[in-house]
Amino acid sequence: MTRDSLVSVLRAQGHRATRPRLAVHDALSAASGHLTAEQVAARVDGEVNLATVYRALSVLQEVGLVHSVRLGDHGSLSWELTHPDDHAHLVCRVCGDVDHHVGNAVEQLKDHLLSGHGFEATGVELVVTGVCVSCGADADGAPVPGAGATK
Amino acid sequence: MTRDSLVSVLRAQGHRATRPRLAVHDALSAASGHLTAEQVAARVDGEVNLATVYRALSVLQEVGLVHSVRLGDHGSLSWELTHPDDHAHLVCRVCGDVDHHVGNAVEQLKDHLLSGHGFEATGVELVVTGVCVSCGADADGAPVPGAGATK
DNA sequence: GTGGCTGCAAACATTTTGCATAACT
DNA sequence: AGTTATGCAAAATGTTTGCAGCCAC
Repeated sequence: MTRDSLVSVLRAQGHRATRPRLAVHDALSAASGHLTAEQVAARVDGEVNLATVYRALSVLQEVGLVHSVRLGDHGSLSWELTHPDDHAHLVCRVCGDVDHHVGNAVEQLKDHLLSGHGFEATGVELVVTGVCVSCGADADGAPVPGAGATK
Repeated sequence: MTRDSLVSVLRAQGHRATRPRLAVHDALSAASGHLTAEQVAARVDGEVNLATVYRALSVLQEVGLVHSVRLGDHGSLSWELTHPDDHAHLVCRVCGDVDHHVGNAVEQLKDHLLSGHGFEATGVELVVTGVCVSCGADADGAPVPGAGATK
């Protein structure tokens, strides 16, 4: 998304294109992954207040540019740019890495729920905890030394 | 689960079968659905301190009798008795009801991730937000009057 | 009897909010 | 210029923890 279209999207929905909002969007864009509000604040170091980060994320979510998801057990929300495709989050409990699994599994599920059960799914939040390929290869069951991601 | 086996499970793993723990388990059992820690505390009115409810839920989770899930946007965890089957949570954003969808969708997903991507899924948290059958029938898109579940 | 458990209150972490000032349009 | 958004600090929320006394074992 270009800077211009970002500005347009905000204005089109009655919001102003302010420095904090653009900076927050930039941070998420650069991260190409998930960030908590605090991590976002850290990446725009000193330039945006944490409370403003929350408000900016809220506005960006309102206009559909970002969305939040709860990953793992730490009490904070993670945020990411909204993707065109639904996707699952694969959280490795060994190394802590979060992978995006883009596939048709979510689509299939939505279809199944609608046709089979009349439930019209709009938002699907799918968080899978497990062991990723590299960690599963290293040690089967035993955590990798020095990669404490579990709490 | 009988009272006796509940006591056994706790003792078998080195925990005591105390009044608060049994009461918390009872509350979840009677609710046959999800309760937040605060709701659990309310249902054992005056008998168990909220902090103890948290500790009891923690112990019950440790021994595998209950587990937690984040439903919707309210910031608190919901707890339920552990089911033998994986299941999706269908949250209706009109009436706020939470339905359990037990199916093989989750199993299929786990298989797919393991065989196709080498990701060994252990925990799957699937929360689907949408419009349930009854609400979808009443009004297509327009919320049912007086049933404010969205925020 | 002893060690784990409870209740209370206080700490903690995350997110939200009130208000004066600054910045976008 | 007019209003919306920001920064700061303080409040609100949900959860965890320290400690003295209690209860299950």
